[in-house]
Amino acid sequence: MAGSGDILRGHTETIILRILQEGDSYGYEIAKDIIDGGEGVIDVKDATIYTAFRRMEEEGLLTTYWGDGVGGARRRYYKITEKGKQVYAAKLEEWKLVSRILTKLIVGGNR
Amino acid sequence: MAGSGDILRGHTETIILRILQEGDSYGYEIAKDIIDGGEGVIDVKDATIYTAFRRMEEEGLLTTYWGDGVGGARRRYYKITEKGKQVYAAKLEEWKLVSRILTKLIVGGNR
DNA sequence: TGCAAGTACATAAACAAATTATATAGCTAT
DNA sequence: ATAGCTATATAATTTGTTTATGTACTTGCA
Repeated sequence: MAGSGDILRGHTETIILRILQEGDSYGYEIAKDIIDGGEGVIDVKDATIYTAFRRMEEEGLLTTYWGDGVGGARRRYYKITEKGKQVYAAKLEEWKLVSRILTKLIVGGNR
Repeated sequence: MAGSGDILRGHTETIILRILQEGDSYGYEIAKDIIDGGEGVIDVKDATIYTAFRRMEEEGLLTTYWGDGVGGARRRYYKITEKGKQVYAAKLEEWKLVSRILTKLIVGGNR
């Protein structure tokens, strides 16, 4: 997909947190999950995921550990923290509110 | 509101086009319309509106003319073009699609 | 008369999150 | 061997926003 950058922007962290809340995962898999769920409309680059991981680790939203690299390339797994769960809950509520307001502003009421 | 930048990002042009589709308007008024509709959640800075106008004029989405500056500060009005109307229609459809997919990705189906 | 507050436009510089480009490296199938 | 998939990583670039700053006119009040 051609540059869906602004579509995802701001939501990447929220989506990563949602996925990690369902179980530990790693970069490559998370990227695929998002692309699969994106129905051909949303695309994420690896670099987006990995730079988001760095940010989120610094913010204390997740911790990381290396998987046992038997049979295949090494994988770095990520685990959501308590703070990460709280941030996710807050961002979920924010999305519900914001998507309603944006719909109103984009669709318009009158005429 | 503290930095709602990423909330609006990518949608500013669409919202401006929606407002102009309902009638010619000018920067200050459009900013107020968005803030009023934003229910305290969304904030836009003047600079955002004016830089968007420049972009959109270059892209041929709108044309501009000076209002008669009688009694008050001069106003530069903007008028949506045919191309602008087409772009709005496309962005509206995109929003309907994208908001549904984002909701799915953020809320999560399982568990 | 002076001054604050509101209206109105404009642009340069800084910022932040995404993309592009590039690099490394192991496994599998042809 | 070599193409393709898996898997991680980072520097540089792009883009739309905010911050900061400036101009200028009008209204109301003290």
